Amino acid sequence: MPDSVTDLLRTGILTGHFAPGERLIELQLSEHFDEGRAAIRSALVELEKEGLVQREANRGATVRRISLAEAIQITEARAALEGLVAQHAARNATQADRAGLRTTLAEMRKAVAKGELLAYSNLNAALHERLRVISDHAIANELVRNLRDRAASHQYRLALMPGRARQSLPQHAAIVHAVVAGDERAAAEAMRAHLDSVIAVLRQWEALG
Amino acid sequence: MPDSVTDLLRTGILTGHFAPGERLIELQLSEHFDEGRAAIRSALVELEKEGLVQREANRGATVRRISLAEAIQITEARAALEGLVAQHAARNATQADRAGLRTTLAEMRKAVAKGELLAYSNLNAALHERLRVISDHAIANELVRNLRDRAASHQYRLALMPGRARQSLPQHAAIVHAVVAGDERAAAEAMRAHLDSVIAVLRQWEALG
DNA sequence: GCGCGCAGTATCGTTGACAATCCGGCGTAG
DNA sequence: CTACGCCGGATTGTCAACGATACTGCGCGC
Repeated sequence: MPDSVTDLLRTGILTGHFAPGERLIELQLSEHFDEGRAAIRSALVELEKEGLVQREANRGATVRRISLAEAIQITEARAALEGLVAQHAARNATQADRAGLRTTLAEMRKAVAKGELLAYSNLNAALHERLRVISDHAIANELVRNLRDRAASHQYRLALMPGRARQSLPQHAAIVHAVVAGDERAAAEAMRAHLDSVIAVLRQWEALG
Repeated sequence: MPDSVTDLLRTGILTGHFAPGERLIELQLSEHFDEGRAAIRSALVELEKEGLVQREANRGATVRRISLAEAIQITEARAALEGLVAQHAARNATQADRAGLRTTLAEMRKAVAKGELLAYSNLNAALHERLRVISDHAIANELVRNLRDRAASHQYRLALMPGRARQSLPQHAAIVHAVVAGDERAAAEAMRAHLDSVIAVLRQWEALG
C-alpha cells in the first residue's frame, strides 16, 4: 500500500509546494504527476481523511487551511498521545536506546549553544521520532504522525521563533531523563508539559490575532 | 461529504453484517448497495484509513481483524484522548450540562441496581458521547470516534461481562463528579483511570489466550 | 507420489468518454 | 443602476470496457 501518488501529493502540501487554500484540480494534478485521474482522486480522498485536503461535492478539492484555533486543538491531542508515546518509550527503552537519546540530547545542547536553529529543529524532530520508534506503539504513532502533518504549517513558524530553542531545551532534557530513568509517569508528564508550552505559544499568537 | 456509501459499509462492518476477515469484493458490494464500483472503491479507501478495512494491491479488501493486542493499544490511545475530552468537558460544562450528566449518572445507578446490562451499556455510550459534545473538541472527538469504532468488536464482549457494570459505575461517578466540579485535572485522571480498567480486562483476556 | 508449470478464472486497476454540476459573465427588464 | 435569469466553460462524478495481476486446479514429467 505504499501509494506513491498520495505520498507525493502529501509532501507537496507539507513542503508548501501547494499552498493552503490552493485549488487541487484533478486534471492538472493528473498531468503534473503523470498519473491517471483515478489515482489522483483516490489520493485526494485519502488526504481528506488525513485532514490535509478539503473536498466539497462537485466543487473540487483545496489544500486545507488550518486556523490557529485548530492548530491548538491538534497540538492538545498530540500532547495527550505523545504523552502516551513517552510513557511507553520509558517502559521499553533498551540500553542502546537510552544511550542514543542521551547523545541526541547532547547534540541539541550543542546546537543551542552555537545558535544553530535549523540543526536544533532537525534534532528535535529526530528525538520525537526516536521516542516514537522506541515506544513501539503503532496506533499512537500513526495518530501522532497525522496530527504533526496537519499542524505542520504552524510548527514551522514556531521553530524559527527567537529564544524558542533555549526555552524548549530543558523540556526535552526532562523528557529524556525520565525516559532514561524508566519513569513512565514522569516521561508522560514531561512530554505533555513540553507540548503544553507549545500550546501556550500558539495561544499567545492567537491573542495577538 | 456525507458519503452514504461509506457510512453504510461502515455500519455494516460495525454491526457484524460483514464479519472480520470477510472479503469485500467491489463488484459484489456494488450490487449489494446498488452503487457504482467507483463509489465502493472510494468507500474502501476511506475505511482503510479508518482502520476498519485492510486492502492489498491486486488482492482486494477484507474486514480488518483487530487482535487483542491491537485493541489494547487502541484503548490506550483512547484513554489519552478521552482524558483530554473529559478535561475540556470540565472546563466548558454549563449548568444544564452538569444537570444532564447527573441525571444520566442516576439512571446508570438504577440500571445497575436492576441488573439491566443493555440499558447500562447504552447509558455508558450516552455519557461518553455527551462528554464529547460538551468538550467541544473537534479533533479529539474525531479521533476518539474512530478509535471506538476500531475496537468495537472487543468492546462488545466487555459490556456483557458479568460484574463489569458494577465495577465501572464508581469510575463513571468519579468522572461525572470531577466534570461537574469543574476540576479539569481530576476529570482527565478519572477518565484515564476508567479506561485503564478496561485495558486491565483486555490484558487479562490476552493472558488467557 | 510429488513438484513444477500452465492455463483459467476471479478480481483489481486504469483508461477514456460522457453526464451532471457549479461558477461566472452577460444581457435584459424593471 | 440593480436584480434576475440564462448560457458557456470548467470541473467533478459516473460508467463501461479493457488490461493487469494473483490465486486455483490440473496435468505432466520425474
